[in-house]
Amino acid sequence: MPELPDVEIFRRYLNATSLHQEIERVEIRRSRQMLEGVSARTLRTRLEGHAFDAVRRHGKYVFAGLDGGDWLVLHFGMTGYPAYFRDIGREPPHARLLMGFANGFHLAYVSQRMFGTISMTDDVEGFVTAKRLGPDALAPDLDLDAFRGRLSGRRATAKSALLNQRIIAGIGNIYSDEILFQAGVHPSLRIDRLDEEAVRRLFHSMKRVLNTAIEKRVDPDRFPRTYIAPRRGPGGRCPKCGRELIRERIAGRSAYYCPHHQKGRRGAMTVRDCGSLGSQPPQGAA
DNA sequence: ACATTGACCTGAGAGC
DNA sequence: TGCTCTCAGGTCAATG
Repeated sequence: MPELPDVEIFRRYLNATSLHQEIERVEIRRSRQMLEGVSARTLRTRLEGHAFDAVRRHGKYVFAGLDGGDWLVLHFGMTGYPAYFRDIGREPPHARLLMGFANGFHLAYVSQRMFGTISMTDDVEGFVTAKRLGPDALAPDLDLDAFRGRLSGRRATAKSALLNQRIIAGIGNIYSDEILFQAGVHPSLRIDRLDEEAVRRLFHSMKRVLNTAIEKRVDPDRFPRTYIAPRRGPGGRCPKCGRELIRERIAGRSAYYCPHHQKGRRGAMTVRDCGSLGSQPPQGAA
């Protein structure tokens, strides 16, 4: 669940709540599963007595910078989120890392299904390189040319290329479906069979969908009416033509798509019957 | 080198 | 009611 837009909201949340407060106490649970490349003991000593002073994000990872130069690295798996609260009795269930600040507040890293990981690094770029992550999907220097370059030579389906964090970092199952729908690209079309125009639509849909989701605070109820994300699930219908969405296992995941607006499987496609696809104006004031 | 599949983990819900 | 099965989904090791 936490994909780039969710993690960006987490980053802003941490930035607004957890900076410049001394960390007095640290509690780590289920460290065997949760910690990656750092011992519970080391993690505790590097956090205690220090304070966060910056929060960065790359793809689905958050990096919380400490005044000593270390970075706490959080990956949220599919059920993770940060929680900042005062009353210790309000601690959410499944908190795996609990920090107590000098101001009496607490910050928990919550992960019910424990697919997430907690680690430390002294070099964010080095961490990203070691994980072999591609550029962040919203990085300004990931322009159309760079995007095309990342995809070139790939034979994977469009769906699995978008999901591949080594090609581009940040896109997960929900937003890959949304990007493909807005671009009018069938999820199981091969990347190397897309024409120039389809690649261009994919690129612009990627940027627009992710930025829109952040702007709408990842609340599907506030997404534009033309989005399929809120319609995933049994009986979901295409917001543009009313046809029932198809659910199909592609790239090992459940893909939802509209059989009318996302045709394909045979070479490159055009969508001249969907003039407004992938080009709706920015919605909402504010 | 690249692409695909299954395991990891927990809880909810379906079916019997 | 209680059991088993399936599903959710990000990532990585194993396999093709």
